[in-house]
Amino acid sequence: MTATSTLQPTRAEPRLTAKGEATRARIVEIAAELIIAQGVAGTSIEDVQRAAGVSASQLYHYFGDKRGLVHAVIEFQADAILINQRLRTDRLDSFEALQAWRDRLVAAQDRRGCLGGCAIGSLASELADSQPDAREHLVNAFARWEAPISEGLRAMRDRGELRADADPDGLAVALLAAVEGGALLTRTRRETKPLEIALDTMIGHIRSLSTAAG
Amino acid sequence: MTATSTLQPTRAEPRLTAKGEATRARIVEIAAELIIAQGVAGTSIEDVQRAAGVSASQLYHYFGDKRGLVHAVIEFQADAILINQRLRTDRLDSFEALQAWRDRLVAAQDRRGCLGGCAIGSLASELADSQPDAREHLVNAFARWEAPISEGLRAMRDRGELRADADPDGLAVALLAAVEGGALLTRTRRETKPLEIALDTMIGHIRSLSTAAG
DNA sequence: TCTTTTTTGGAATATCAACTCCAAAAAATG
DNA sequence: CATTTTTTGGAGTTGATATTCCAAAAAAGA
Repeated sequence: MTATSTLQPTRAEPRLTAKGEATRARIVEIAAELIIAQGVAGTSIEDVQRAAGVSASQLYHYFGDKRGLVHAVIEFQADAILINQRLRTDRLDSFEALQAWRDRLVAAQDRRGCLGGCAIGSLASELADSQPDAREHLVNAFARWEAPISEGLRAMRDRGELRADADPDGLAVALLAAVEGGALLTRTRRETKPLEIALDTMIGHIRSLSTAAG
Repeated sequence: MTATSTLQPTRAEPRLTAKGEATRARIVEIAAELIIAQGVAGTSIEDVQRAAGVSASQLYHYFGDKRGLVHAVIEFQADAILINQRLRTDRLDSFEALQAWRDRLVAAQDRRGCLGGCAIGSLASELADSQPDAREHLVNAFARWEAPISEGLRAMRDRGELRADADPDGLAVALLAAVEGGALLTRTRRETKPLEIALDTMIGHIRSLSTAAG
């Protein structure tokens, strides 16, 4: 249960059997793939039907409407980010950890051929202005992403590895912005360099706040 | 003539009279407004028709098809950015100039109620993967934006205000990423804070490369 | 086993949006 | 002034797409 504040399940769904749960999960996963490749507007319900091998009534049964499906995809991608970046298992509380995290981000873009950008960022760009409820989910997704970054930096500061005047929350926001902006430039230019530069510059900045020999 | 490399006018347009030029310009301007508010997919040709007070045949006469209109909007926004940020008139070659530039960026978001994000960034997010020719225009737009930033920083370095090992090109990319990522977070959260933090952090980093007392 | 609920199929609808086409007005050109 | 080119109007076509609806199969529950 990750719900906070005003976020609620789209509607009181009837309870699902194991089979229903599996179908629903498969639809979300496949919809997420299509949407990261083509955007929300570029992905029709029929596209999802075909790719997932389900009928229209199944989609509307499990998600109510397209917006409901998109909300499920946002949650799915928010979880996927935390998992892929190991933010649920590893702590981001050393320069080695930051470097490993940076390498994973770059490698992920490279694997995708620099396509798609950041899943949450792309959804935010497409939906934030026009879909208020999607925006809430996205704000929440960014917050859940930012928290472990901020916590790791705070741990470093509290341990005395970063100067006392270093601001973990601010640095976390700036790091997130570097990821998003870097991913966008990388997506546009189809090369990982911009993301690498954005991340290396920000991490370099954090290094410059180190208390160790510099 | 800003065209470089493989960029060409969408088609050999028949020459326009002054009246035609004016109509075309008005359509582009209004389409740009609609598209920044609703995205490309969310803006129909009919929306543009109504808002600009023109007929369908005029749109297709001046732009060929929707893609042609979008290309014109990309160019328009690329120019608008350089003009609004004064990058054609002022040089970004001092900390005061950087600070003024940062303030203008934040004020612009504030004026828009944090809606729309960065015009070029939003277009890039929507089009970069699926429209190869739009992507070329967008790469070009980013490059034209990056150049004066990079030049300003280089001037500072060459003047000895930045350390000799400061990398103007890299810092320009990182700054651009901060703008894009910060604007995206600001757009999602509907407050200017994230953009402010992203920019202040990056500019702070550049300040830390200053040769002046610090 | 009987009943209720959940899951699935697939056709039908209705709206919307990009684009085409035929002409006519207006302007430029010679 | 005659003619060619540009500009504008607006209806019509075509295709796509979100959504609904009526049932039937399958599973769960009692």
